[in-house]
Amino acid sequence: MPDSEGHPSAGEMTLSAVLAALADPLRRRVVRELASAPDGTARTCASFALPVSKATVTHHFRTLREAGLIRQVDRGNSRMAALRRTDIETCFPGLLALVTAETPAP
Amino acid sequence: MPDSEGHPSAGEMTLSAVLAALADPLRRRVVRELASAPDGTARTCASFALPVSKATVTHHFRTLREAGLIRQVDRGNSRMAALRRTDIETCFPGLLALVTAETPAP
DNA sequence: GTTTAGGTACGACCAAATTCGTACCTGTGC
DNA sequence: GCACAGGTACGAATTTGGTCGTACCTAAAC
Repeated sequence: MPDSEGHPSAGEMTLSAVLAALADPLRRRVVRELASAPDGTARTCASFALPVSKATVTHHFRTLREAGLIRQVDRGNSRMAALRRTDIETCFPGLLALVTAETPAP
Repeated sequence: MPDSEGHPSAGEMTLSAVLAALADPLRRRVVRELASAPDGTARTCASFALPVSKATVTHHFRTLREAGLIRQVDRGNSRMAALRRTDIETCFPGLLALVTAETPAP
């Protein structure tokens, strides 16, 4: 069962949820940017400047969080999102490399 | 541009289409069974005994074909489906291993 | 206290995906 | 010829997913 903030444990991640989350280009872009940054990097949702409304940004980050790809922690008035790199690599080795290798263009 | 039967070339495969195709458990089951079989194995759609109607089976195989994951060739009165193993490994190395490693249970 | 910025919650909308039934086509086998 | 099995095409119903506007909350800054 996910914790009070909606984070599944590493063992609760499912390939279905992870692949569905990564099927969206915007969410893949978030994961790619986090994966390309130094490990442990935490950024606010707004810092990604996604070309959608605030409500839609929240939706995408919830999808990523509930799939187990990111961890969101309260930090004052904002919430920092960090990639769950080791959890992902443990459950689905090689997956992050596929996302990182994608040409971000379109 | 895909060929007359809807197969994209290796260079035309997109991560979006491939991940969306693999997000469905039934389609992942097809890919997993093909990936676990000897290379070059070709099977009919019906041989997978998916728990859905014939029309739905056709839909799922079209999704897999248009994503570039399988190749379907006419063989008399049926169509044999084969995994495009080398194309997939070239474009998205490690992806098949993730699907194969999944526990098929749920 | 007031304002402001970052996020969330809710309801709504529209497009796409999933499913099915039915009709149809094409070879194989009798 | 005829029946049959494997697939496809089409249309329809339902669900899901991405998007938005608005209202609201919290903490920092003033």
